[in-house]
Amino acid sequence: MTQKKSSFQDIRDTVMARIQSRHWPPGSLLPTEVELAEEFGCARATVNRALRELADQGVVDRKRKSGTRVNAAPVKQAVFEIAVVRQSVEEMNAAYRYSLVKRTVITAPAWLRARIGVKDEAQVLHLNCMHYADNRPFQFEERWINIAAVPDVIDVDLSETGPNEWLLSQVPFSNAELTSTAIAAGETLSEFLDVPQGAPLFQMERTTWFQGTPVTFVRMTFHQGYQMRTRY
Amino acid sequence: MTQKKSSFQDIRDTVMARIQSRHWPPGSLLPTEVELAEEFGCARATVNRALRELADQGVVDRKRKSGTRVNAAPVKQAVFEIAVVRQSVEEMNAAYRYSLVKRTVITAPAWLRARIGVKDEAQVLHLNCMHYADNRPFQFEERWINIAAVPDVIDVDLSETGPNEWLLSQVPFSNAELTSTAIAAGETLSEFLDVPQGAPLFQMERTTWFQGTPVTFVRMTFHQGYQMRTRY
DNA sequence: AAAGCTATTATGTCTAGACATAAGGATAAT
DNA sequence: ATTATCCTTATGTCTAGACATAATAGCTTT
Repeated sequence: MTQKKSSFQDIRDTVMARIQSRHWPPGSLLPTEVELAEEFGCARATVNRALRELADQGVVDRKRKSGTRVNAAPVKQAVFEIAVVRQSVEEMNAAYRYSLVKRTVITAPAWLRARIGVKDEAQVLHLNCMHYADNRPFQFEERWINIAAVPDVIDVDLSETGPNEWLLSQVPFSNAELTSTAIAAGETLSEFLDVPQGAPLFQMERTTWFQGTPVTFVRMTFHQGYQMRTRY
Repeated sequence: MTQKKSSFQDIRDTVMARIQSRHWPPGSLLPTEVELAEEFGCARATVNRALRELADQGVVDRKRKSGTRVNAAPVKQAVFEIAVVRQSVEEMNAAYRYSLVKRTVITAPAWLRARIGVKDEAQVLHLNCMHYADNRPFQFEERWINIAAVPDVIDVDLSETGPNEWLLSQVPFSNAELTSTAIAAGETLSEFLDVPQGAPLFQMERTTWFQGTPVTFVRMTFHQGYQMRTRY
C-alpha cells in the first residue's frame, strides 16, 4: 500500500483523519514510524516530523520503545492572545484614548512584596490609568512596576502612551502568570468605568517576570459586559 | 568560532539568550542557517529545527530569501487548559459531586440556531447540571446538545457522569469558540450557587464543532470568587 | 516471589547532501 | 517611468543512513 507524493503535512493530516474517523480509536497504538514510512513511501524522518507535530498538539502520546498511542483524554488547550489594549480597541474600529490618572513612587506594600517577590525596601512605581474606546470607558488599569528591574521607567513620560506598551518595548520576552475573575464594582471603579456600584466586572491580574526577576503586577478591570474571546 | 556538542536545544537556547540580551535586538537580522551551522559546528538541518521552534514560539519571523528576523512586536499568547470540571475540583483536593438537574428534548430556539448554526427544526437536548466541590456549589452548567451530531446522546444515562465527560469520549477532537465574561447572579443562579442575587459571577460560554457540524453549546457559571489561572 | 541483568525495540536526534520554493534585486523591454 | 524577465539567495523540505536513549520484556539469580 505504498502511496506517492507524501509531504509531512499530508501524512500529519492523513493520520489525524484516521484518528478522527476512529480507524485508530482513542488509546490504540499506531504503526511504527518505519511501517508508516513504508506505507507512505517516504523516509522515516518525514513520518517523525508528522507524528511529532501531532504529539505537540496533544493528539498522540509518544514514548520510546512503547510507540505512538492515540491520546484518550487529550488535554484541550486554548490559546488567547495577550492583546495590548490599544490594539483590541482599534480592532473594534473604535477610537483609542489613554489617560494617566495617577503616578507615585512608593515602597512596595507587604501584599505586593508577597505577591511578586521583591525585597522589603523595594521601590515601586504605582500607576493608575484609564483606557477609552470612542470616549467610553474601556479599561481601568492599576499597575505596580519594580523600579529595580527597569530603572529607566522613572524618566519615561507615561502621559501619552500607556505603561504596557513601553514595558513591552523594554522587556519583550517575559513570563507571566495570569488570573481572571469577576468582581463587583467598588466606589473607585464605579466612577472611572461609569457603572453603578456593585456592577459585575471582568478583572484580569497579571504578574510578569523577566529572567527570573519580577517586573510588574497589573490589575485590569474592564467595562461592564466585556467578553474575552478565544478559539481552538 | 566553531563550538562543539551542539544539540538543536542548545542552539535554540543560545539564540534565545542572545535575543534576550539584545545581542540581536528586536527587528535585527540573524545570521543565515549556513553561517550558524558553521559557528555551532553542526548540520544546517539542526539549526533549522532550532530556528523553526523559535519561529513557532513567535520569537522570530522567517521568510525565504529575506532571512530570520527578531520579532519586534511578538504576539504574546497565553495557553490555558480547558479543564474538565471533575479534574479541576480534584486538583484542589476536594471531593467532586455531580448532579443532573433537568433534562428535556426541545426544538432549537431561534437564538440557539443563530448562535451555533443548526437547521430550523433541529432537535436539541437541553440539560441543567450542578457540580460541587466538597458539597459546596462549584459550577452551574446549562447545555444544549445537537442531537443530529451525536444521536447516541439520547440513550445515555447522564445522571451519574456529566455530559462533558461523555461528549469528550465521543468527540475527542473538536474545535471550539470560547468567551468569558462577568455577570450578575439572577434568581436561578443565586439559588443554585448559593449567592445573593446580583453577586458578580465568572461565566464561560463554549460552542463546539466537530468536522464542521455544531455539537454543543454550553454556559458555565462558577461560584463566587472563582479565578481562572494561566501562565506563559 | 523478588530483585537484578540484558537484549530488544521504537522513538529522538543528527549528518551530508539534494532539490523545491518564495521573494528580493538587477536587468531588459516596453 | 513602468512592467516583465531572469538570476540569486535563504529558507523549506526530503532522503538514507547512523548512533543515542528510554523503556519494556525476558531471563537469570537470589
